[in-house]
Parts: sequence; C-alpha cells; structure tokens
Amino acid sequence: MADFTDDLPGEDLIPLLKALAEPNRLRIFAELMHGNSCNGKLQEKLGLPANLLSHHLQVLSKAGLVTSRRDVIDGRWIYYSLNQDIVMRWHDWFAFFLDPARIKERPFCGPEGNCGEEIPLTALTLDAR
Amino acid sequence: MADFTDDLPGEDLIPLLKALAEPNRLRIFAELMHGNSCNGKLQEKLGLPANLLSHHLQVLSKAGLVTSRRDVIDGRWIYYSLNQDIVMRWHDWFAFFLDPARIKERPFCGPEGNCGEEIPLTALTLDAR
DNA sequence: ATAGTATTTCAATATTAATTGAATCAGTGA
DNA sequence: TCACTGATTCAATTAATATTGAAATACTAT
Repeated sequence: MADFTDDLPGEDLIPLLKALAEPNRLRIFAELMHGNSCNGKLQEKLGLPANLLSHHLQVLSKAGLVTSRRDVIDGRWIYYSLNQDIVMRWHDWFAFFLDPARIKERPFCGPEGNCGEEIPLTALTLDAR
Repeated sequence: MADFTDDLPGEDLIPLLKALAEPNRLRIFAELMHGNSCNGKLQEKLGLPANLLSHHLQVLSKAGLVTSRRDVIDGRWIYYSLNQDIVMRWHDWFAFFLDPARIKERPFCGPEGNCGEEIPLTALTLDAR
C-alpha cells in the first residue's frame, strides 16, 4: 500500500468527493460496481434521462473513476466501467485518512487546556486554592 | 466490523460526502484529526473568518462528524472534536464500498456482450462462420 | 450594570452545480 | 443518400451552496 505521510490531500481529491457527493452519481457508481453498463441500460435501471446520465458520467470520468469505450461490433454503444486502479487508490487513501487511530488527543486550546495565548492565571490560581 | 450487505447507502451518506467535498471543510477535518480545536484557533491555522468557520463546523456537526462542548472554566470557548465512533463507522463503510474486489465483471450490455434486449443474431452468426 | 471576548446568527450576495428541452454528433443498415 | 439509433452537446433555467458584513448571543471580568 502507498504511504500517505502527507495530510494534505492531492489536487484530485475534491473532484472525487464532489463526484460521489451527489445522489444520482452515487447510484451510478454503485450500479457500476455491479459491472459495466451503458447509457441506455442506466436509463432503465436508474430512471434518469440520457442527457443527465451523460453529464454525470462525464463528472465521474473527470474524477478518474470511470472509463468508457465503444462496442467493437456496433459503435453506437458506449460502455462505462469503473477504473479499478483508481478505486483501489481511493480505497487505500480513505482507509488512511479516516483511520480513527490517527485522531490525536490534544490538550484543549482555551483556558481549560492552559494552552491559549493569554494564560488565564486567575482561573488557575483560583482552582489551586 | 459491521456487515454492509446492503449496497444502498443510508440516509446520512450524502450529507457526509458533501461535508467532506468542500476544500475548507476538508481542511477543518484534517486539522481536527490532529486534535480538538476551537473557532479562534482555527482562524489562526486556516485563515478563515469566524462566521465562515462557524458555518462549516455546523455542516460537519450535522453530518455527525464533529462534536462540540464548552470550556468548563470559561464558557465563551467552544471546543470541537471529531466523533471517533462515527469516523470509525465511515472508515469501515468506505473500506467496504470502495473495495475493488467488489467490482463485478458483467458481460457488456450491447451487441458485443449479447445481452441487449434485441439479440444481434447477424453479428453473432457472422462471427461464428 | 458595563465593557470586553469568543462565537454564532442573520440577511444578502456570489458562485457553483443540477436539471431540462432542443439540437447535434457518431455509427448502423437499407 | 436516407432514415434510424445510442449517445453527447448546447443553452437556459433552476436549485443549492459558499461567502461576506453586520448584528446578536453567551459568557466573563470589573
């Protein structure tokens, strides 16, 4: 697995998250997890108009998640499938990024934690008495 | 780990994805992975105005990612931290949802795959000869 | 009470993105 | 060429969201 030493997410993270953060696109993605499909088939399965599907598929493609190719017999058909390498890459990245073990315990930054800029002596001395 | 037999994501998935799909909120989230913080501290760290931070923190809260509490000494300070249980839950869910091993190989749905509604006999017989 | 601080809420604007209908493109078959 | 099909592109509208400045809240300290 790649090492994710850097916290800052790469250039393509926001497009990916935005691609998935839309209900119809999430449904398309989930459908493509079940195998490749085409515009017409997605119209049946998801009940969306062709042009809207085309738009969402383009967003998913620009996010790198989806690849397309034409049918070799009848070039009118275009097949869409998930890019397995990219899915794997984000799978690994999310496993790192959302790892609860990475959540640090940091002393609270205000008076209570005694690490604000202005040290609240009064509160502390009052507490100490 | 929970079992994610159902493909369809729950009610709260879209809010979660939308919460993370915004650059400033993603930065806030990443910062909170380093430990709790408060509005003032986040202003320093991220260079965002207080009211904007307040808004984004509310979005993260409504997505269930962030919890808040007031300082017990000086109630003007409000501390924000990540909800570890929720982060864990999404960590596990993404591990399932983006698992490349789940991507199925499905025969192509058009003439090439011979699984369209109209069976392209001509193409197949031509191929068989 | 008064002033001051940390934060939120409100109202308005600006920006971005989803949806829709019509038109167009690309490919097939006669 | 012509008609037909699967799919995309375009232009316009609508809806959702980020951002901004001003006002308000909640709390503390004097």
